[in-house]
Formats: sequence, structure tokens, C-alpha cells
Amino acid sequence: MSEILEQLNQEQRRAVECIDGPVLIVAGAGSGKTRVLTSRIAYMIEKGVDPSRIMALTFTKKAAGEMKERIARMVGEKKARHLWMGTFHSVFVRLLREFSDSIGYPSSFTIYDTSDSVSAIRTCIKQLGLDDKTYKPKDVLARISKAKNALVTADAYPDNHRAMEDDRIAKRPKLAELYKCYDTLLKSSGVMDFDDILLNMNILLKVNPAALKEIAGRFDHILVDEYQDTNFAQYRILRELMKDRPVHNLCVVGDDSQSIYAFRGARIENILNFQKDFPETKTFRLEMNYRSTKNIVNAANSLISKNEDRLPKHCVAVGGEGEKLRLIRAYTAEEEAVLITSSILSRIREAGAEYRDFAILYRTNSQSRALEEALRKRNVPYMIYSGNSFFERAEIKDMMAYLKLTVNNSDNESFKRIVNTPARGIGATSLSALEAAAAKNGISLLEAAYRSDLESFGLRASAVQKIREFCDMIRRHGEMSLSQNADAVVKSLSDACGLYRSFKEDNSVEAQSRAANIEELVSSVTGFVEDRNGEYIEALIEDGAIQDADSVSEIECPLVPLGDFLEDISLLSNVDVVEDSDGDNRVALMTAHSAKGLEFPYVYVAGMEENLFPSGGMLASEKDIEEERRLFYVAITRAKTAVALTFANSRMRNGKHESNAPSRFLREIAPQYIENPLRKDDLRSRDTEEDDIPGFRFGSGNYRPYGAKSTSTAASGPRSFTPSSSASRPFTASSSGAIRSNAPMSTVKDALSRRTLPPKNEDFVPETMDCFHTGDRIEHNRFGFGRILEITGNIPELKARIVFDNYGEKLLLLKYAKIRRASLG
DNA sequence: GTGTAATGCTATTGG
DNA sequence: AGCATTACAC
Repeated sequence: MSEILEQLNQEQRRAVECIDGPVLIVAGAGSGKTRVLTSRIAYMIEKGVDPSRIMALTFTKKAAGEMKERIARMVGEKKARHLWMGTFHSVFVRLLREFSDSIGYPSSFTIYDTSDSVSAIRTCIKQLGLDDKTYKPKDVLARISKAKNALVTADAYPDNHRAMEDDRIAKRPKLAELYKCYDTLLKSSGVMDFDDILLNMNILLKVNPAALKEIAGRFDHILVDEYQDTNFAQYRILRELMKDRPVHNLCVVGDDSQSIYAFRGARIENILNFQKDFPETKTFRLEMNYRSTKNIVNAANSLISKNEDRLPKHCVAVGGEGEKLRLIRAYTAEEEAVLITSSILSRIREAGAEYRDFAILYRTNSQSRALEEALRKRNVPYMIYSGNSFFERAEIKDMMAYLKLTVNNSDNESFKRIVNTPARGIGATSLSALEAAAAKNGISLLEAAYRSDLESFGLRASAVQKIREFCDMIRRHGEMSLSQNADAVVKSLSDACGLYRSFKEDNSVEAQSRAANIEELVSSVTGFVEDRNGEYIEALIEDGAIQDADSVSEIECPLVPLGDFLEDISLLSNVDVVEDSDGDNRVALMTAHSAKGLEFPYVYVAGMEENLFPSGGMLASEKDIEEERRLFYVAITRAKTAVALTFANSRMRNGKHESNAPSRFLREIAPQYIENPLRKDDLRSRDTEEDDIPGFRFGSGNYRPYGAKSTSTAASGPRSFTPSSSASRPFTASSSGAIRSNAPMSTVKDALSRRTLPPKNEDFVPETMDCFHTGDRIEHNRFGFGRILEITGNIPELKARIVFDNYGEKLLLLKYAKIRRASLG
């Protein structure tokens, strides 16, 4: 029997072996879903399916990367490399570029993130002379997004009675016009927003039957992870690709209980109706939970049983009883944070846990502030995985706008953002004159800058000159990017645009941190390029094109275009900006949404209060509550060993104190799984009745019940507790000067280049590459275990001759090879 | 045209 | 509370 099958339980194996025809795998939390998916792909390859004919879609880059890596371990990198594995968005972008002319886009189209989209909407609102209070940009975008997800195009929108009726009721009758305006703006800019990627994919398959045939014909198998989170647009793409086949080789994996993205268009119906869509479907249910203790699984089950809309499924924990869930009561959000911190510290003390074993989950990003403060006070290293991330900082967005405009000269929104950042004396008056000229001639702002009739629009010669200097700079780098790697272009651009210099010249802490962020971005491009080259070289080595790593330095690697880098980071999610392992030992802070797909030994869910979790906001319908309940289910089921649920009597929200009752969800978990269930007096009394439960009791009393007021956050430098702190530069950031992480934030480079497994694997001691010695037992991501025979060369060209247990002897360049030291003994 | 002060506003979740 | 846009003085 195949080795791949040996590690699976019976149901998992059946799901893996069932290669042909539609397959629905209902996979409960912790049931080995990823293992099944990866095993199934590996098994298919082993059975002779051509990997380049397999498409596997995930929601995050991280998930795709992990899977690809695991598959590479099973079948070898050489085969795994050819899989079409990636996020919906990245795979579809790749296809859209190829067939872009049939949908009226240049193949070099760029991608707008949400904030770009919002400013584009703002432009449209102004253009149509509408009031931005009745037409709030965010709301308008949400509405358009919804339409796109439902495959209602701008042209079809006015015919959609339902939508038009809704708009009339909402007193926003011009929405159709706005949609059209926005659509025109994006198209003429050669830009897509996130939703366009899916919408245009549908349009492509519809308007160009040859493309449909071609694309569908490329793949024998399609697999989809997290199917419960697909939206209508995604569903239709899959259906189109399956349409004309005798056998529908579509395998979807998901858990209806973990559907938490309805707000962005996900349709739980997709998974609920899969069997109807494909009547020949074979369904497999993975109900054995290998992740969590019985108490955790039972608690989660008792909670989710309150939902009506569910596929039949009953998860059973394989593991031991474990601890009961624990409630932690606090007066304020600040105290809550202190209690969590203390609890973490005593866990570490008593159970020998590490920082990386902990996650603190919450409903809203804003909750992270208090937690950060408490953790920082006790010197607990942490990492925030969401919210105000690296790419949301103004200076990074500015730099990104430079890059976008360089790649795509038609991008007027980016043009407007940076034409006068840093100040170049091109003010609002000049800009609107230029806009008028561009509009008159139907050309982009950048093109308009070179017209000879600019004076007739009221522009002075001096202004024209300044504008042209700016445009020249952009165009120069555009040309440069045709022949030079992304890193060279970004470096040059960052010098030429003067943004970096303007921060450097300013001596404020604020500006220095901004400059540092730009440095970070530049080094991330370098990392991206190095990584690409490394992959290329490793591929050559594996294909046998090079025998000797000595010749590596002479190899000419293919161009790494700026556009590739741009696309890569445009499609990052917030868990992607994450570095695993490699000395990264921190408590993880993130929203419950971001935590999906992850696991931790110890999980704290903070803010278990009505109006927060479940979220208040809109008049919550039962459907909304069900989604919140699923979200809470997701949160709990992240835990392997223990769960603590915390709530505060009152917390600051929007500058006001707010008091909310403990979350109804705390009552919905069957009390026998909770150590200290909710009491009647929980609204009033919050005495320190917490007791001797290891790890969930108070620390050494070093807390202040009423939330010690924050001392300066910006002044005190952040600390790093990374054990092997080689390149650890403190990372301060954010416009407010607040420190988001008390250790160097992992860089984009980390996100892009790390291919290591998540920290699940405790067999490895993280090491930096210069720590290897002859005789060391190591593990390579693809070749598995081996021993170093010899190290030669000079830094950074260190080479190691390694004999692998299963792959024989190889000479690898240490700076490219993904190697970890296996732990001793 | 640029910089700073005051005002107003607005709040999930995210690729 | 924090932020973003606006209002106003240089």
C-alpha cells in the first residue's frame, strides 16, 4: 500500500483514495483536513496524475505554501513545483493576465487594495457631484462589492430591480451611476479591485469560450480548501470550469460550522448544496478531532449545536479529557489584559510552555491595544497578526503608490496620492488643472503632463516643469523595470522620490520610524528577489542542470519584475505577514477571523461580552448570531490543550465607558465543560475568586484592578526577547507612534521567503544559518533528514555538503537551502 | 502652496 | 479615543 495512505485513518484514507468524480469532504475542526488534502494530491501524483494539471485553491498564501511544502516532502519538490496551487486570487490573476485582452485589460494590470478603492470611490462621488455624507465611500464600496460578488456588473446593475429598489429605500438612488463611474475609472486605469479578480474571471469564461475551453482543458483536477467560505463568484468559476466534463473532478473540503465570511460574500449554501450541484458526489466526513482535548471538543460541540443551519456531523476528540474551559472575569479591558498576561506567565512557569504556544484571540482589532500594553509591561514578546499592519502605514502606502504608478502609468489614484508626497510644490490647483487636461483628452494624468497645451488649462510653466520632473522619474523607473530586477528598481526609486530622505532629515522619532519602515520595504524586495533566484537555482540543481554548486554564482537568473513583487504583496493576507519558527517565539495576537486554520496549545478568547462577541452593531438577525457563534466555535477549536474565556465588566469604546453583560455564548457552552461557569452575580461581583488552576490563575499579584493608566508607549523602546537576536532591530511604527510589537516585526521578506513549517514541529531547534557545523544533523524542507559532511566557501556563499537519509549526497548553498538543525538526542 | 490647529466623525470581521 | 478631513494662518 502506498506510504501516503499509511498515516491516515479509515475515513481519511477513503477520501484520499477517491480521486475521480466530485468529492465533498466535510472536515470538522482539527480533523486533519490539511493532511487529507495534501495526501490526496500526493496520492494523485503518485498514481500518475500530472501535477501541472492539478489546481488547488486556498484562501491564504500561507495555507497554500504550507500545503505545497508538505506535498513536496511526499512526492519531491520537482513534481510539487508544477502544481497550480495558490489562493483563489493569485491563481486567477495569473490566468487573467494571460487572457487579459479579452476583458479589455492590459496584462500588466495592477491591483487596488481596499483603501485604494475607497479613494477611487471618493473621486467618483466628487465627479458626480454627490454628497459624501449620503454616499459614504465605504458604504458605496460595500454595495458595489456585494454586486460584484453576485456577478452583477455595472452595466447590468440598473436592470437589477432588487438592487435598485434597495438603493431607493436607502435613499441612494445614484448608486448605479457611481458603480458605473467607479468601474470606468478602474478600467481606464488598468486596475482591478479584489472583487474584480473574481468577477472578471467569470466574465472571461463567459465572453471568451476559447479561453474557457483552454483553461478548463488544462486541469484534470480541481481542489478547494475552505469551501464554506467561497462566494457566488468563486462558485460560478468552479462550475464553469467543470461544466463540459464527463467526470467532475472537483474536490472541496470545508466545514460549514466554520463559515465566518458571510460579510464579504461567502455563501454557506455553497457547501450545503454541493451534493445537489453534483449529484454524483461522494461525501466523506472527518469527525475525529486530533487537535484538541475532549473538554474542548465537547464544549465546542455543545455551542455549535445551537445553530440551525448545519450539515450533520459530530466531532469526537481522540485525545484525553484535558482541562475544562476557564472563565476569567475582569473589571476593565485593561485588567482583562493583565489577567491574561499573568495567566500566560504562570502557564509558562508551571507547564513549561513557551510564548509561541499562546494565542490571544479577539473580535475586533481595536482590542489589541490593551493587551499589547499589558504584555509589554511584563516583557512578554508578542506579535500582532492583523489590523494596522505594515502595509497600512501611510509611508508604505506611499511607497506602494510609487511602485504601482511605475508599473502602471495609468493609475491616476496613485498618481494623485504621491505627486506631491513629499512636497514638490504641486498643489491642488495645479493638480486639478492637470486633471482637467487629462479628462478633456481622455488620457491619464501622467500622459497629460506631457501635452503641450497645458497652459490653456491654467498651468504655469514652472508647475508644468515640476510635474514633468516627477513624471520623468516615474517613467525612467518604468523603463528600468523592463531590464532590471525589482530590488534595483525599488532602491533607485526610493532614492529618487525623496520620501525616504524627507523622513531621514526630520529628527523626530516618528519620522525615523517611518524611514525605518521604508528600509524594511526595500529589504523585503531584496528578499523577494533573492528568494526567486534561490528557487530558480534550486530547481536547476534538482533538475540536474547543475551538478556543482560552485557554478551557482555564474548562473544568470531570469528577471524578477517589479510587477511580480507588487502583485505578491497586493494579495497578502494578514496571517501571511508572518514568520514562523526561526527563533520567533512570541504570543500571537489576532482576530478570531485571522485565526482560522491555525492551532495553538493555549488559547485565550478576550472580550466575551454582549455587543462585542457576538458583535453588536447592526440589529443582529438570527443568521448573524449564527455566524458569530461559528466564529466563536472557530476560536475555541484553535486550542489543543486549554481555553480561557475572558470578559470585562466595562470597557472603553469610542471614548465612552461601556458596560455589557457577559456573552450569551458563555451560557451556551454546556456548563459541565467549564471549570467555573457563569453565575447569576456575574454582572456585579468580580472578586478574585480565581484559584489554583494552573496557568489560569493570577500571577504574583502584580496587577492593578482598575487598569493602570498607560504610560508613554512611544518613548520606551520596544524590546526583543528573541533568543538568537542576530538582526533584531527594534521596530516602532504606526502614525500614532504606538508600538505594535515589542520585538522586531517580521518583515515582508519573512512572509515571502520563509517556507518553513509552522511551529507545530517541536523536534527542531531554530537556528540561524551560520550556526551549522560539520556533523550536524539537519532537516531540509524537501530532502528531509541528513547530516552535514562538510562546509566550504565564505559567507554569504557558504556551501554545505550534506548526505540525506533518502536523497543521498547533495551540495547546497546555505543561503538558499531551507535547512533546520534537528534537535539533539 | 505649505504647515499646523481645530473640528468633526465614526467604529466588526478581510482578500 | 483616535483619525481624517477641514479651516485657517503663514
